[in-house]
Amino acid sequence: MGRTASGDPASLKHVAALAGVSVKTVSNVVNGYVHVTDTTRSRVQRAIDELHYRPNLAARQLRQGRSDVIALALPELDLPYFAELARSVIKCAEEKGWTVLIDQTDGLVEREQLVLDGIRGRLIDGLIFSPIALGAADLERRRDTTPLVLLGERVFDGPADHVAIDNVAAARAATAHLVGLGRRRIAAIGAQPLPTSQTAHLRLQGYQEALAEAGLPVRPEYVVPVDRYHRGDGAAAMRRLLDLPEPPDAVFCFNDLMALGAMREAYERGVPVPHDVAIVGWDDIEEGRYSIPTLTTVCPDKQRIASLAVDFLAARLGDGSEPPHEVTAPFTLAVRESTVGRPGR
Amino acid sequence: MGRTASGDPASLKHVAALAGVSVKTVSNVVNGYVHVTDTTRSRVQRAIDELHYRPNLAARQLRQGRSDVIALALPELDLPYFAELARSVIKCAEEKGWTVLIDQTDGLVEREQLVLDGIRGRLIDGLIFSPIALGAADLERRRDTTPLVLLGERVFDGPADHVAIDNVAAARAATAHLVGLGRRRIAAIGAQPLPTSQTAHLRLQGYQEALAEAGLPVRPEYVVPVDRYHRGDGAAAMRRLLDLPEPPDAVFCFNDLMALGAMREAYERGVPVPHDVAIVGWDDIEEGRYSIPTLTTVCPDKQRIASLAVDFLAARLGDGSEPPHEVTAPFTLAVRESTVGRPGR
DNA sequence: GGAAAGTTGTACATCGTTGTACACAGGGGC
DNA sequence: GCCCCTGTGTACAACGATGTACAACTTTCC
Repeated sequence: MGRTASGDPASLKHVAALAGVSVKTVSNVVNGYVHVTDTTRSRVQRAIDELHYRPNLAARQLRQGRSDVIALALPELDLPYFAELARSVIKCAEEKGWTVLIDQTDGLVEREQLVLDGIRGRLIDGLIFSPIALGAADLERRRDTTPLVLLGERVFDGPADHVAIDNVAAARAATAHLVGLGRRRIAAIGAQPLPTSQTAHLRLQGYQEALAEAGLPVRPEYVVPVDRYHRGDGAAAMRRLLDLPEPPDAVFCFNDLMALGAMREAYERGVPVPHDVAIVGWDDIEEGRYSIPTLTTVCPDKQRIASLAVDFLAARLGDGSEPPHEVTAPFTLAVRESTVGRPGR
Repeated sequence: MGRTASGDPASLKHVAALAGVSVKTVSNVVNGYVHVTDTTRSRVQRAIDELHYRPNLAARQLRQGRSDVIALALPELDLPYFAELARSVIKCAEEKGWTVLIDQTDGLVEREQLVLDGIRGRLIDGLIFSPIALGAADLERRRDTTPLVLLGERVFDGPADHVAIDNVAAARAATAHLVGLGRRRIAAIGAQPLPTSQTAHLRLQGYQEALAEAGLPVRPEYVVPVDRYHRGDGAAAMRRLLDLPEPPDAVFCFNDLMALGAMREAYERGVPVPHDVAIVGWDDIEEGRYSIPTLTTVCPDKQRIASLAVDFLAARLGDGSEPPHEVTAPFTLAVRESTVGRPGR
């Protein structure tokens, strides 16, 4: 930062004094206002360069009511899905001239509530929020009026714009894929007892629907609940499944990390994947393309989700009066080695 | 956000009017100033609650010259090492009451230069920066005076605080581990031709030193350069190594992602790890603890790095006059299956 | 020649908050 | 009764940028 003789960073005032013009004229130059003679403009520009002037964004924000900063609230940055999503959001936001501030909630109710209550004051212009613990009711109670876009779960009739994928359909597709391979004892890892956990609930529903369609029973011991969606949880769940008197011949994991944990557990038990047990994940994180074996997975279109979210926010900043949008981003199923083995072998 | 009848968010002025006191008194209540009678305080508090007043952080920042926001500039958020590091930094910053804003540079010179030049104006109080492309010379040229802490590489005599690990020693330890296992044809993946790439340079140096200590030759065809440090780069490099007339019996990869890519490539070639080729990585990302086989790796103490960086920044905010610190965070070597196989099997 | 229109720059108020200076009350000590 | 203290609250200026109003000057056109 440039500094004046006194040692403080330069402000418009200092530049104006040095250039011998008014503060407003410097402001006009900085903002590219057209009615400034070239001689004045270059004189001001020289002063700006000399002092290394940078506008004070806080002052500008105070005056204009905008900060061009948005917040992205996520459970955990080191869950690859969210890291990849964050990357896309930052990229999209940048194209709009926005900076992204990250809020890590750890999926805790109280922290998510803080985010929703506008913990950031008017520091941010908008919020993209991927809730884990909060449900529709909490959102209804929200009083903060910062524009909000929700990601991930499907909160029906929510009070905010919403980008999600069709969890039920995708879960059904994943399970149907296993059925199509001839698997009959299909387990699911990732159920969550909390009623607020929409995601788990919907994926479970899709799983059950696919089983029903295939005329297969839903065996309660094949539905394994977990606390979180980490590798360790997947491994622990897999352990329980393999300990059953009649272990499953396929497992549908509600995210890739758990699937990778489950694969590792199978490996340690000497249970070959996919021969004895096929495994499907969800998220299409890059890790699953290099794992051994590579991971069959539900692929949400992360870039599309990010760009939709950012675009919604942009629209909301322009005009807050529209009714909330509810959009479903596309998904595909990437079939890889963990269900079909290595082709040509 | 609370709103007044006019529809705007409430400010101190609105609260003051409603409570029948001066603006400053409301400010005093908000900031917990002690000399306020209980009756006044509760009257103000009622007004605050009624209007759902939230302080305007931009105004506060303008007045106080602090924003309690710091920036963390990283190459890519979806490189797990950086995601895990970011998580730790956010956690440490939070304990100090700071919010973290993420800047993604993609390792591009121009973007790193922008970060260094203070692209954020005075929006941030400090910057934690992990440069890839910039070297010591660029840092010397810096004119922005926002407190800065550097991460990752070792820029000798830099003008800023610096947290690094001893790259040479760690690389030597990793290579020596392979030597100790009886490997004699040890390759390295991750060299980078650019002179600015300190990290690659130092790790290569450690590798060479360890080979020299063991009386082994440094074979140029065993040192594979890469563009980036992603899985795909590791896989491509491994392909080249396995195509050699005399392929290596061990590979030291300069990060875990490349090691995982290399393992995948070995698997596709039918080359068993670690029997025919042992693999070592660097970063200790969680993925390597669940991969098949699990990955032997250099473990930088990420939490310590994060807390050191944040503490340095805190000290720098308090007093900018101290000379720059240069600290080396500890590392360990986690020996796992990719070099020693599965114990008890 | 003079009025109208356009150009270029200035002065001032303002955004919401907080630091400084001070006013005013009540209480205690002489 | 006087002074001084402490406690409580107020008025005002300031942080740095920008929108508004307008002054000074030029150009254009009848």
